[in-house]
This record gives sequence, C-alpha cells and structure tokens, in this order.
Amino acid sequence: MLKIYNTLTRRLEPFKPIDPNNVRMYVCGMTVYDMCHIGHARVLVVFDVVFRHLRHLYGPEHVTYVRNVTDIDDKIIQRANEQQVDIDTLTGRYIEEMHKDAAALNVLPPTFEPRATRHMADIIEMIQALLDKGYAYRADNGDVYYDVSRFEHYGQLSGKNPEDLRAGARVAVDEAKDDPLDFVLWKAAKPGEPAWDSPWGPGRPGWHIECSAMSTHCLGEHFDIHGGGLDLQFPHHENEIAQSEAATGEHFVNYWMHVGFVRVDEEKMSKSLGNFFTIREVTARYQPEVLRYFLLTSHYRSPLNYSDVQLENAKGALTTLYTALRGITPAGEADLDDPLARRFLDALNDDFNTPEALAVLFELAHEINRMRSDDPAGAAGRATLMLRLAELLGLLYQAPEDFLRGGSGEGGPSDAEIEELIAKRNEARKNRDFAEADRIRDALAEQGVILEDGPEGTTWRRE
RNA sequence: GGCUGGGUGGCAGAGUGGCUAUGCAGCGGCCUGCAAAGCCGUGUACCUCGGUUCGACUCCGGGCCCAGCCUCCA
Repeated sequence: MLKIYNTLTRRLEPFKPIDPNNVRMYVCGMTVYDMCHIGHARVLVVFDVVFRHLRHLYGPEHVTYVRNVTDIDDKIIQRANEQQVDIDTLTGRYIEEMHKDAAALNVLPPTFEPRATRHMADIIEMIQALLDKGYAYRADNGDVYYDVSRFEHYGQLSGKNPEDLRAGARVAVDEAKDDPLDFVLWKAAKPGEPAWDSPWGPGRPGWHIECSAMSTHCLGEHFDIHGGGLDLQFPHHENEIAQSEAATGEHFVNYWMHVGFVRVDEEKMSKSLGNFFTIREVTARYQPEVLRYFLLTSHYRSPLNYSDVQLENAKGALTTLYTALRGITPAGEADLDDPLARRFLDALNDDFNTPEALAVLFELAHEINRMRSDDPAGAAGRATLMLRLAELLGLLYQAPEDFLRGGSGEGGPSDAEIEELIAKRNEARKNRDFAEADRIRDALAEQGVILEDGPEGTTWRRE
C-alpha cells in the first residue's frame, strides 16, 4: 500500500486514487527563460520516480501525469527584450533545452505538457468564473485581482493565517489592491508588452491562475496529486487552491507533495542567490546518470547538499552497481515477490524512500558478485531482478560497459588505442615482462583508464 | 516577529523503543605476478538537559544550533 506524505495534512496518508483507472498528477514545471539548474533537476527526477512507481502500481495506461510549462511572465518578457527576440522564440529555445536535460536524466516525458500561452481561453474562463462568483474584482489600473478575504480556507496548505500575513506584509502595498494578500489574476498590458485579448482588455495572466486553469483543463476539477518544489507551497499552491476551489466549488487536490531544496554550502540553490549550477554544467563533467543517482540518494523531502564530493560518491556507487552487472546476461522474469524485491517496493511505497530502495540494489549487487563464478544462472536471475527494480528509479539503464567506459575520457586515449595497449601489455605479461606490463598499466592509469585482470581476460574502465 | 522542517559514525544518508541500513573513504585477510575489481572480517554514530520506560538515537518537554517560508523562485 502506497503512503504519501501530504503537505496539506502534514501526515503520512494511505494513497487512495479517486479513480484507479486514471490516477492523475500535476506538477508545476519550469518557467522557461533560462537553462534548468540542479533544483529543477531534482523536481524532474523525483516526480519521474513517482510517475514510474504509480505506473507500476496502477498500470502504465492508468496514470496521467501533467507537467506544465510557464511560458509567459515578467522574466520571460525581460529576457526576450534583452535578447531582442520574441517570447515564443525565447521560450521555444529553452523548452527544447529543458527537454534535452530531461532526456539526458532519463526522465520520462509527462503525459501532457501544457503551455500557458496555449491555454488562454481556459485561463480567461476561470477568471471570469471567479468574477461572476464574487471572488475577484477589477481594479482601477485595469488588473483583475483575487479577493483573498472571500476564501475561507486561505492559508491551510502553508499553515499561515491571513492576519499574520497582513501584519508581516513586507512588500509595499500595491495601491490597486484592496488587500495586500490579494494577488493578480490578469495583468493589463503595458505598452510594448505581449498581450492577449480578454473581456477586461488586452493583458496577460498571473502565474497562479495558469496552473489552476491548465490542471483543471487536463485533469478535471478534482484530482489526486499536485506537486512541485517546496518554494511553491506558498504562495503559488495556496493561491491555486483558492482559485480552483472558488471557481469550481470542488475540492481541488487530495495529496500535495513538495520536494526539498538543493543546497550549496548549506544555503538554498536559487536563481536570485546566483549560487546555482545548471544541469548542463554538471553533465559536462559527470555522466547524467551520476547526477540522477545523486538526486535520489536522499529522501525527496530532505534538503540535499550539492557538492563535488557528493557527485564523486555517486559515481563510485554507480560504478559498484554496474561492475556487478558487467559480463552478466540477465535471464528470465523478475520475481517481485522475492524478499529483496518486496523490501525495495515497500521502500517506494513508504513515501518514495529512494535511499532505502538504493540500499536494496547494493544487496543484489553483492549477491551477484558472490554467485557469479559458482552459480551463473543464479547471478543472471538476480541481475534481472536488479534491473527490473532499478528501472523504477530510472537507473541502470545503460549497458554496463557503456557506463564504465563512459567516464571523463576527454582528451584521453580512444577505445581502440586502449585495446591496442592492452594487447601489448598482455603480450608482455605472457612473456613475464611485468615491468613493461606495469608500465603500460600505469601509463593508462595516468590518463584515467583503469585495467582489471580477470579470469576472462583484461577489462577496462574510465575513472 | 509568525510559521515549517531538521540536528545520526571521517563524509553522505536511511531507519528503529531492545536485533548489521546502505554508499564512499579506512583497517586486516583471501584472491592476484603485482594491482584493480570482488569476497570475508572490522572500527568509528545517533546536538544538549530533563522526563516516561525494565530499556530511548528512536516517545514527551526545555535549551542550543542549522535550513526554509512569510517577496519572484523547483
């Protein structure tokens, strides 16, 4: 039985889908005005594991995963102006880059990936519904705002109470708002800004209403899981609840999931602090799978400290797993009733405890290593299970040799050159010229190539 | 100031009221021409002060410290 920690209730709850034949999840995706960083990668990878596990539990065709793209906002407009391109060109470019990053990280494409600018009709319709029901008002400056005071449960997701928020309001109160907590649904266009027609004049939507409209359009008024980074809990998700429940009269979402921050030197990684690393920067130095592994080494709600030491650690761990699989041909069906399989699945069922799941993979790797010489068939069976389980984490998807030889080979010897040197070395070994053999091995080691002599011959890998 | 979450071994990171997490690194041994990999073994933990308990790292309370939200942010 899957249990999920629900931010809304601050409790671990059994997961009961509204419709087991169509489990529905919405995750707030990227605002596409720049390259994705490691914080974005964590959200992509964590919800990819959630998606994979839900597909495993309910069947691949019974899970609908929506991850939106925010392709209109202040920063996009600003960046497009800076680069002298129209916003579609800019956002198109970064959506493409995001897709490359996601693919590199072995993140499955979501079922739908709606873009705000392609859902203007839905957005406008929802704003109109809020106006009609008295939850929104038009301000003197042409903007449309949500009237927070009308929504009884405001603050329930983030555990905030509106009075405290008003007392602590740090931002200069916008003259146009009736209440500092009110937030914009529709921004009247300023000269030179991209704009869409609406009953309230040309303008563009506020960020929050986009997600309410897109999620409702794709998943209906009431769905199972809504996720995102922890920084979206307030105000974004709080506002989504206020909008959607006011507009539809339905309970919006059953389970809210929030991913913890990636930190650098004990500080949140973020654009505004400038302490971020892009996915592209990291994958230039480490294989993408190393990054994916690293992101799964801590529980998704815990903070995750980013550092090179951690990535080296991840690389070493993944090397251990792939080394166990090397030279083994998986055979047969994976037995998911096996005690280790159960432990693995129990871990994922326990609010997606990926560190515990990873521990099981190492136990299987050890079994394979113990069995490989005396019981090849048994080892092959364990390998089959290991790969089947790893697939739920989106790991171990490469051929072992490809991973092991795919290290940082920049500028080093080519595969062919390595093979040639190994042949030379083996010739020397045959002649018991160990000085020469060691010289070749040391020379290769200098260049990041590790040789391993085994009963089946010499294998190699890149560090 | 209001509200969250957290403090576990050299590092990272799960977890449990009494029973080996796991990975990386270390140490001893086996294997190896020597290594590497692998296997066997092994050391080092649970912020602090009280309380509950036969027994607490694990539950309760105080303290200290860290991170985050209250403003755009995954």
